[in-house]
Amino acid sequence: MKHHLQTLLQVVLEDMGVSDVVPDVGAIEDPRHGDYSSNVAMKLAKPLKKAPMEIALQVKNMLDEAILRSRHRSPDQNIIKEDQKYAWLDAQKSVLQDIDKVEVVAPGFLNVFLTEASLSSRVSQVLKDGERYGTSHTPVDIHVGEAVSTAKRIMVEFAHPNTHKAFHIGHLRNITTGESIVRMLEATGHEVIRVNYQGDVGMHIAKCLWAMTNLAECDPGSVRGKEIHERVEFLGKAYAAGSTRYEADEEVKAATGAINKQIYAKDPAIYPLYQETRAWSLEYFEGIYQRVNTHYDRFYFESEFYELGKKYVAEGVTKGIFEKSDGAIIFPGEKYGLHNRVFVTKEDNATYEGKEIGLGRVQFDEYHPDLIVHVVGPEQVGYFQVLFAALAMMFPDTKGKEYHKVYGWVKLKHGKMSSRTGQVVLGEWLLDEAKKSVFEILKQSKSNYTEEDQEDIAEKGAIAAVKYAFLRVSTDQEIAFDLKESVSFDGDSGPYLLYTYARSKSVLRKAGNEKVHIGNEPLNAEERSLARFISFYPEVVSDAARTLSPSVLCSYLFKLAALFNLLYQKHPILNSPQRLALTTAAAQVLKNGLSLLGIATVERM
RNA sequence: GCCCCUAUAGCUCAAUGGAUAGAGCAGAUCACUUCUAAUGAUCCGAUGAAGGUUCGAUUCCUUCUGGGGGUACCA
Repeated sequence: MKHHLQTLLQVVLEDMGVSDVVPDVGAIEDPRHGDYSSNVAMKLAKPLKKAPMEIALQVKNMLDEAILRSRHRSPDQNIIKEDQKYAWLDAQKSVLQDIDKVEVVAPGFLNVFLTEASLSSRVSQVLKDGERYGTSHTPVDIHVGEAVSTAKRIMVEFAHPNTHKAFHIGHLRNITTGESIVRMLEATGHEVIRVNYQGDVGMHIAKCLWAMTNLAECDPGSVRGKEIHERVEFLGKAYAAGSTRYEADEEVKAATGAINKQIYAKDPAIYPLYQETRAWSLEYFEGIYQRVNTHYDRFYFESEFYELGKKYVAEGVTKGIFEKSDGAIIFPGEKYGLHNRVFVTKEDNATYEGKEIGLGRVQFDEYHPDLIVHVVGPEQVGYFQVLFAALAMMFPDTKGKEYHKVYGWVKLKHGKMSSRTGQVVLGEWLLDEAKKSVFEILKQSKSNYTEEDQEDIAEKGAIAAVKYAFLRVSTDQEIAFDLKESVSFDGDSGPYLLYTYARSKSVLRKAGNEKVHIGNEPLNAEERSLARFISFYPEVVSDAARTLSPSVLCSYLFKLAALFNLLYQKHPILNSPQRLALTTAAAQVLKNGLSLLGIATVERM
């Protein structure tokens, strides 16, 4: 609808002698200001040297006239052909018929009110399209920072936990965000490749292995054969212990460096232990991916790109892209307004950035993406600027196709989280706490649930609570984590949306074979509000995908649920074909939208 | 030192340069013999400071203050 109105306004403006203007048109929250609004008159005030109100009124008059003509046209009354002025009217007929009225409001807003018939037909469309409602086949353009990408095939790289380290709530936010972005892109006509780049080599792992081989309390033999989560918790502790000693003791530092070398060299003295413990981490991660309903097309590992990275960087030196400096090989970012970074150390180890030169090449060779979105924290903004610049010089085909999507840290409300010191909130711990809370609520409920139902509701409710708590905040915003709030079940929360969905399904079950239909009957205020909001959904999905912003979708779904709950509160739904149709449509949109957030619904709760 | 991000109600968060700055939580009050009260309704309450650009600024620019991050051999 938005697009149609845009075109219509464009045509009208051209008729007024204004071309090359794409008018802004937006869906309006407050129904008193209409369903769609444009500020084009105010934008044009200066170039046209006219008062905004005057322009707006002129546009309104033309639209009114056109609407009138589009209504009263009959076959024998060939007004349109006679009147050159309205030659464009035929093409715009269907939009014009959807418009009830146009209002002009100071200081120059053009507010468009849609007819109830058009809203009703959109609700019917939801019933017809079902799960497909809101999806599209032609890819929307993606905002990548200041630029706009027309990419069709997009690689989304997310999660990237490191082996031998704790999987904390920050990783959970990363996965949740990445998963939702993937789903939104798929829904808007993109081909998506899901990848996960995991750090399985480097100093952090050497620290962990140093602890396991040097500290009695970090003896891996003590956890062999135990549950996977216990083994992984053990690794986290060993890493923290190794890290602390590393910083305090020069000898430990040297020994850890030596272990690092041994791992890269696959030295049999340490390699079997490395492989064994690496496998623990990976097994554990796989369990989490399944639990939060994520999967990947390709897992990349840092260990794959150690040699390759070094090779490309060495080539880069001969091309003059990289330089030797103090024994290391650096990319001289300072020449390009960035900062210098070491790609290969003087010990001849590829650093994170060195390896990623190899990764970049392989990613483009394997999948030929038009765009790679790296979902990574804000501390790496400068790092990626340098990396992308180096990549673009090494491999010009990657230029403009790399994007760092910043996701904000999850900080503790009290204190700072750090896997180095071992002060972390584990991802699974959070999910389990949330699940316990749901069980508590189920216990107090009057309804009788089978044990299977309870398990299903608790698990899905927990995932919904945690995921929604992360997604409702703008992706790049930091989150001050508080357990109580993140597993909240009231108000603007995942369970609220799940509850609303379950409630609507409950009504629909009770309705049984009752007639579900929306036609030309007048809509009351609550019905109209809900109908118009349902009709906004496809545009919201498109906007959320365009800006890679799940939070946009969250706000929408919350508002939609609130509108449905209000309707539910004020008017009986059973026995009203119209309200049953609205309920069916609202439920469908909730389900579709939650699915794009990576949240599964339950039929009862 | 230099660079980047950030500051909205008691707390946690919204707001493509637009209309009376929206929610949730917390607090006060009200509504379940009625389709699920994990709900709904009402009240209370906010743009860090000072300038500037604009018809219009939470949004853009400048300075200041507070918080976070980065800044060569970690990832």
